Amino acid sequence: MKEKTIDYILRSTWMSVTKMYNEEAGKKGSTMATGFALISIDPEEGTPSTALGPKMGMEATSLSRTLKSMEQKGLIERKPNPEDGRGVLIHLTPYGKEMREFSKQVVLGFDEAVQKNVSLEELQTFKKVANTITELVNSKKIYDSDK
Amino acid sequence: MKEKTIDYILRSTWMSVTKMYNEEAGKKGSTMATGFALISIDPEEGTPSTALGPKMGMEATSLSRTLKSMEQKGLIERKPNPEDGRGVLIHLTPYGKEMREFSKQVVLGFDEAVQKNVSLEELQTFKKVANTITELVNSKKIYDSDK
DNA sequence: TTAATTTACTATGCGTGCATAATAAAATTT
DNA sequence: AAATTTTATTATGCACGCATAGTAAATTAA
Repeated sequence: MKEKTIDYILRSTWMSVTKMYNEEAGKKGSTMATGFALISIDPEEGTPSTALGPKMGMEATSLSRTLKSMEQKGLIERKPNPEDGRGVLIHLTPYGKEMREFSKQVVLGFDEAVQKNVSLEELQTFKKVANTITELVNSKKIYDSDK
Repeated sequence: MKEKTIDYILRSTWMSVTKMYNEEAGKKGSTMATGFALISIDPEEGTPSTALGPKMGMEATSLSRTLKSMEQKGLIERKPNPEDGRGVLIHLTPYGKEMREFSKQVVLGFDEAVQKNVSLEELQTFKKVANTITELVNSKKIYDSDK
């Protein structure tokens, strides 16, 4: 049988993880992206939303929408940032803190399961290759139909 | 600095590739998923859509929507399957065949670029780890908040 | 200080993933 | 053969990625 392409492997692997994360989050009425955001928010003090995007690899526009739904679900509160009239400070509600712990367990549980089944060397190689791919793509040293 | 989690690496890598694929496809008014579908369709004879989903790792419901938009763009035609009254046979139009070649080049170009920058051993390890992750997740031998 | 630019959002639209539900045509049971 | 179950496909809704566009506040340039 034909070798699967690299993109196919990457895509199907990530889709599997996505599905699992959404199923876990779904048990508590949450979602994967909400879980990622919860983990990135400091549970003790207000987090400027400008800090969140880069930390979790989400663009401001996607983050804004996620935060809106999180606020509607009572997970966070958005308060004005006294140091920057444009900005917002994100505060976790008690419910948000509770869900944050749950989300952390799901992510850590996944990481641990992988580490139990893959050697350290293999994992390092995996991360290195993933990094190389990201850099290749971002640096445009990759197929470009404009040549 | 803290180690990035495995899910973060997987996600950001796939998102980079996704963005690049969509940019390339966008230059010709197409999309990533459309490109994947085009590549999976036999350019010579009608392809039953039941064969497409598994081949490209897309669920029937997502595929149906993609095929609908592809038909509207004139890339394919959906004809009844004479051997199965429920099914559909997908035929590429001349324009679809042309776009299929373009899509193949993008995917192959990506694969080649990665192979030029990563050793065979590293790539094999990468695929192995990706596979392990997929199997772990699919077999539920992974964190499950229901224990 | 005023004008121009940059930055931090927010809203909205599209593509594509999943889930659910509906329909019609097999295939299987009885 | 008739009834039941399964399968193929579509429609629809939600989540969330990106892109684009708009607004208000901050920063920088003149």
